[in-house]
Amino acid sequence: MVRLRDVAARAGVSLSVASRALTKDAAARISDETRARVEQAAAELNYVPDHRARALRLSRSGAIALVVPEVNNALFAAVHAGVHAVCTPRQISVLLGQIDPSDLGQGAALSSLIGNGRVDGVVLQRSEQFSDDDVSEVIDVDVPVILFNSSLPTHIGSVALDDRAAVQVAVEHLTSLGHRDVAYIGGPARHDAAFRRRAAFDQLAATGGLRTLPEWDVPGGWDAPAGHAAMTALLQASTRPTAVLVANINAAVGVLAAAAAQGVTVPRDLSVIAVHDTWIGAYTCPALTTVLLPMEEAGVRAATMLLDHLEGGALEDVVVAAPAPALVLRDSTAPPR
Amino acid sequence: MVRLRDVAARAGVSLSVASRALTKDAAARISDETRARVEQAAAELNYVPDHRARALRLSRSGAIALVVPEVNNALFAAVHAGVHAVCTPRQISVLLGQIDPSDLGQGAALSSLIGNGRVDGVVLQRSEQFSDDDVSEVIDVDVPVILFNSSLPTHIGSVALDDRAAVQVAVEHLTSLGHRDVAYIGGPARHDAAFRRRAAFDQLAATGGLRTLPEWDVPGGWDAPAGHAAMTALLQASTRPTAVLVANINAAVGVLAAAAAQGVTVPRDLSVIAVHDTWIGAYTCPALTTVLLPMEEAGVRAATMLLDHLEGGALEDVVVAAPAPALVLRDSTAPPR
DNA sequence: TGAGCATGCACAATCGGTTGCGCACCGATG
DNA sequence: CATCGGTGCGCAACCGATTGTGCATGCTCA
Repeated sequence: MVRLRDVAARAGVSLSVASRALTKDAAARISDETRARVEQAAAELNYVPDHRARALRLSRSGAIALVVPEVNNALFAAVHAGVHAVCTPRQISVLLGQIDPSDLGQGAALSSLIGNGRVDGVVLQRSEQFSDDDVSEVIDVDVPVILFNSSLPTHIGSVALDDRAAVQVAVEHLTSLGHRDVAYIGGPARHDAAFRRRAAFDQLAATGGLRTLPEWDVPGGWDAPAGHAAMTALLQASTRPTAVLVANINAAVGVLAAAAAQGVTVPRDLSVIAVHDTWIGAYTCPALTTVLLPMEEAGVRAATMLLDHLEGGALEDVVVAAPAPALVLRDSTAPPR
Repeated sequence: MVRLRDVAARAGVSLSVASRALTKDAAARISDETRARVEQAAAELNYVPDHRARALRLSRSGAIALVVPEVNNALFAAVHAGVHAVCTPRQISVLLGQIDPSDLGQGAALSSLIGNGRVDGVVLQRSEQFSDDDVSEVIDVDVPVILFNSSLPTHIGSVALDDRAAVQVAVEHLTSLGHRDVAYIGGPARHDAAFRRRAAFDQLAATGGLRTLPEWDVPGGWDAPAGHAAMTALLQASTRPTAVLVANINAAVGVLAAAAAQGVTVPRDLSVIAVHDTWIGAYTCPALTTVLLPMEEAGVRAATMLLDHLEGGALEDVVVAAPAPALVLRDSTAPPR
């Protein structure tokens, strides 16, 4: 490994001059000629500063952690893409973290993963399985944490999606098709994005004159098995809705499977629309009508805020409203019979 | 932040004794009483060693990189799970990397991401878009690289799946159902796992007396759009096969969609079986019959080999044969009409 | 009683960069 | 001619941990 010392020797200068020249320290008084000589020496030797040494000296590791409940999720990919896009040009690495619920309780769940200066900050997507207290425990580290699509009392620094707008797009699509009997299959009870969507639906249903029966109120979830179970339960209702709004596309995949299993033809017998859009939406049968949320942009916002904060910027709670949630019209919705 | 110095002071010993006591250096001559005192002090102060300093001193960063072509893939999740399972108990962090083809050529694609001692090693899943030369360029770093499910001439250190066995399971399932006219939709031409599967199919088809028409030989790929395109092309054939073996489940999702779009009913008109199994297989319509490969175990093997190698172990090229590829019987295969 | 040895601990170098400060040299000014 | 300010650069102290080596002390044995 070629060290700064080698560069300095080749350029015929001291370590300090070499360092200042290479870090482009404008305040340093170094002649242009010397600067050039150092840079050339560095180039010739193909010098790359040692991250470890720099990290130690600067108390900066040059990496952030992206912690998500499950990697196995197309939505995660979009968030990661956004974070990645911000970090790469800034020469920041992204550490991937996953917190298993089983890790909780023994204190320092995140801490063992990212503690001790391994990363400079964290973007944390809250798992549905974690309570407020769990999250509080997890984020008890000495680096800034941005909560992604999840909030926490007293915590500042979060990026959320415009859940209400997303639900509104879906509801308006259904009502414009003529639906009045709309069931809602939400996310996990504890998750606050799920809560926001639920609240938005309830309110929009009320003001929009939708009919929502108590028996349509079935427990939901974010994944396909949860959607399957919810739909199976929903189809037991004595009166069936003409449309179902599913809070998550992965759950909607399960919803479609359950409908097919029960002999319900979508969209003839039932319209299905889901929040979030991933590649799978185009390949279900029928292809899913969805609401596309700006996940990648949200990832960009989260990473940007975090990195800027490390440079002295302020933390805030933002809602990513642009681009606005957009209807992706496919084949799972139609006017009621 | 509490430093080793603080622990030493509290325990009333020097830095060196504190260090040796906490690292449980058996060779060091330290009285049991002193050891206990140091450990208690560390516990009271809630001391955690600084990763940066330790990394500098030991020339070890305590992290490895997991580089994959695309995070947006359920298969990746399984690999990650395996790697994660190995690394977590060893207190190793996993850095997530993604190499865009656009990064190539400017030298140091990986190097900027993981170079300079940021990680101690790399598990690299080769992208289909990279040539041998591209990969060679990418892995030109000064840390060990384990190639995952991809090989490279002259490179030692890889973990591959038993592609032949997987294809064999699929072929035997189809033949046992009575199929003779079987088309194969493979992966990208350059990818060597794709090559192995293709070769296995060709050989098994020949020995098994399968009929394979040249017009069934359509370009494939790993993802749903590729599968969709391949199936659409295949259905143009003057003679149609009675079954299709798809080299990847994601592609098979596209295959099913294309079949449905063309009015082909699976499995009545056509059986479809895919290599790899993910959650989506249970939710397509019809649910996909697949061959489950030990992806997580492969991730475990890769990470284990890498970490052991850092301790002096040897690198080798292994094929993960156990658990053996297993048929996951669902609804997309049936006897030919 | 003194040599010899094991024990228990501390000193100081080291990893590779960054940075506050001081030193030497220059031309300019009074 | 002495002083002053600016310029260009190097010395050395860090960051926090690990580790080779050396120095006491206390014991045993001749």
